[in-house]
Amino acid sequence: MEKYLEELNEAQKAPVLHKEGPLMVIAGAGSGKTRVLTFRIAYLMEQGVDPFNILALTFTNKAAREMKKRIAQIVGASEAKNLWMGTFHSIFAKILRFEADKLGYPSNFTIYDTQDSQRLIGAIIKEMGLDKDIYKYKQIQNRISSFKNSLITVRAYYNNPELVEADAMAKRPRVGEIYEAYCDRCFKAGAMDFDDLLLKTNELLTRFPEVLMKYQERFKYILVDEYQDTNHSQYLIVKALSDRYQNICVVGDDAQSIYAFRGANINNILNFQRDYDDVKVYRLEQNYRSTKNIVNAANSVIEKNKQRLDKNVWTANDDGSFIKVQRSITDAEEGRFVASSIFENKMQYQLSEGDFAVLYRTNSQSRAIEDALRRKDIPYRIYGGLSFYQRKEIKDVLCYLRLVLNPKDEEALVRIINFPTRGIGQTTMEKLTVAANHYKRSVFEVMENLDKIDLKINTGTKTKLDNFVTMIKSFQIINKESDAFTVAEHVVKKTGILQEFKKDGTPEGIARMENIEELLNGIKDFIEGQKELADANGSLAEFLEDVALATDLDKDTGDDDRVALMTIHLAKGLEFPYVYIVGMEEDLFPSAMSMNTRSELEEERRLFYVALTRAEKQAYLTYTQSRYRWGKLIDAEPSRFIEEIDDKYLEYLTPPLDAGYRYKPLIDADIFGEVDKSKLRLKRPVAGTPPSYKKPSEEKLRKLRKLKPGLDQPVENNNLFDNDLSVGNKVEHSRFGKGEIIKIEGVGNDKKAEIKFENGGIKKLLLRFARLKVIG
DNA sequence: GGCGTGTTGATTTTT
DNA sequence: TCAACACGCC
Repeated sequence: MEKYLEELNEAQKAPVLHKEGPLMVIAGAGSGKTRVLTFRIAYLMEQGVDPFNILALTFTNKAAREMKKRIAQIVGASEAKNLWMGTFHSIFAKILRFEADKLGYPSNFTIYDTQDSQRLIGAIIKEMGLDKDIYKYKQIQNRISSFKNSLITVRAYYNNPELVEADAMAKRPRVGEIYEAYCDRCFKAGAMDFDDLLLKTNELLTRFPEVLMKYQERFKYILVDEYQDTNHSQYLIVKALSDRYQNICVVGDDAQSIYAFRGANINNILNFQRDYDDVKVYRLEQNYRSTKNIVNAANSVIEKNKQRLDKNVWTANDDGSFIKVQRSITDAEEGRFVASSIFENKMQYQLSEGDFAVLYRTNSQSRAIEDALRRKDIPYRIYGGLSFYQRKEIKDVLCYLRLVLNPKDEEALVRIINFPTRGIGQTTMEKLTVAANHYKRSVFEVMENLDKIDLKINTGTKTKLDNFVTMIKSFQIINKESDAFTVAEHVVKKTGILQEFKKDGTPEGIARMENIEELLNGIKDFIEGQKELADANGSLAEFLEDVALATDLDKDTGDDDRVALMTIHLAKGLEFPYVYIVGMEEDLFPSAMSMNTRSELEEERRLFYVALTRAEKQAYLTYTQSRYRWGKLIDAEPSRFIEEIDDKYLEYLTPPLDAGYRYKPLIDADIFGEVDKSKLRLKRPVAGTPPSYKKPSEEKLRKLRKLKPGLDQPVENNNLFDNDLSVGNKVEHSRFGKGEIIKIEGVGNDKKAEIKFENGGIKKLLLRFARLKVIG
């Protein structure tokens, strides 16, 4: 241990050696926060604290796994095994299963994902006969989620005139009823949603003092990572559990709080010193990750935020190179720039794909980047977005498995009762649901007792329902004596899911079959992994729990040498030598939805801070002049965040659009390969108001003019104006208005279109200059 | 009750 | 742009 401690600097060592009582570690980006946490846990164990008494809460399962591995290396695997380490959700799901009966839940309760919740809420809205344009199920789900995160139960909601009033004002007076129905239905289905895992834990700890006492005694030492991203519900859990021994250690960085939209409360960290007595505060301010340029640039941005703790992040690393700023005409071109830049850097500096990350604000941006990387044969991996487990066919199989474990699971039932089709349609389901609500039972229970109730269902349908029930029950028998893989294999065979996709014969159908195969293999791997654990046996229950709480980030593909594509949110806690932050445009980043209040904008700025500080050596910021959004080409302006960085840290690879000048080379590099420098030139103004932009400093401009050929030379093309137009397309011209293409001639730069405009005229236009907008 | 076509809405982030 | 859902026909 002693020699491990030598790996730490003085600032890091202090919190590791801190004895009893509350402590807070304010850790700047890249300052070795994970190390401190790891070493502190190891040190506690060295000092004789039983790992059984330690609870460590992390943000992702992956972080927990890695930390645990590291601790095992220090203190030995057998000791580390008994540590409780994981996300809030996974740890408390475990506890809730153990204590479920106290709350009236079965211990095998289902965990509803967001999709399940939304679907259920949508169904309730429909059943209540409400206008779906006013009661948007996603909005309602969001609202209910935020209630739960703030511990506002249905009763608390009704007791709070402000909330009730707010919904009435929003012309949605029946939100409370929906909330109530939703909770009822979840309870009846033996299901908890994500927020329930925390809410019900709070309920458990408040209503049952003896249970609280038990876990207070058990978790004598509590450590919370990423404390700035905890919500009120999590805050209360931590507060309750640590109340007895006060051995609470929270680690975080207020500058990296990026989950307020999800209920995270930055005040938890800002007020920690008020919440606990005699808090010792430690600061980690030395950044080991990034170059001076990156650290200072990031500081210069975050300084613009009003609400923050004092902290001075610095680094002893090299200056490094400037942050590079690149402008493109379209998102497709942005993608090409990123792809060729990655390729060039990789070749020039002998790097591998794993050294690069492309970060974006929204998942939908990944597509243009993907296309470009694929064209250049650069291996990449997309994180997040639609996860494997959310794919249609996978979720179908999972729903069968969920039903095996918990037949009351209504969402699972609704999803698969008629897939593959077995003649049980909507009408029948409506009858069953009405009966279930009436008898306050689950739909499955109604199905089991069809002969006892008269539902006016014809005998043919009854037989079908019977067969379904029998099938699920046969799966349950198998589940009693076998592991998850055997059950899943059986389900896939017996339900005919595979045949269903096989017979469709399309490439998608085949891909779906392969995905199901992959799922089965995944289950097999999972079981192997579980066998190594002390308290696991590879059961279906374990697998489903793992799936419900796993993130895309958690999945180990074993093949990590790929360019990483992910949202900035997902990138928190990670680091890469080369980072491309794409889509640096107003309304996209900062997002248009987050510019209403100062605090929302500050969160966006923190998000940008997180993005920038992921980079070790080099950061790129790219933005486009126009981008496809909702299938339409939208004009874009550079993000204010670019302006907020002190100019001395930036290098503009392309001149920003400036009063009157637009840089528009005439050569399309993709068609002609090499770019002929002599033909690149600045073009005269194009009509329209140029976006406002702060000029780069004189020094920067000089640098720009001296740009050497190669990667850093802007490679632009006119593809926006020269795209695949064909006869019949409807187009819009800025001066002539709308029209239809009636003829196309010429190639490349000489491509012309003859267009019949609505106002009567027929014009022949050179596409290169026409700036046509395709509208149909 | 099944199947096909048309319409609509989504894109802010996720445990 | 694409996917999910609703509606209408068989």
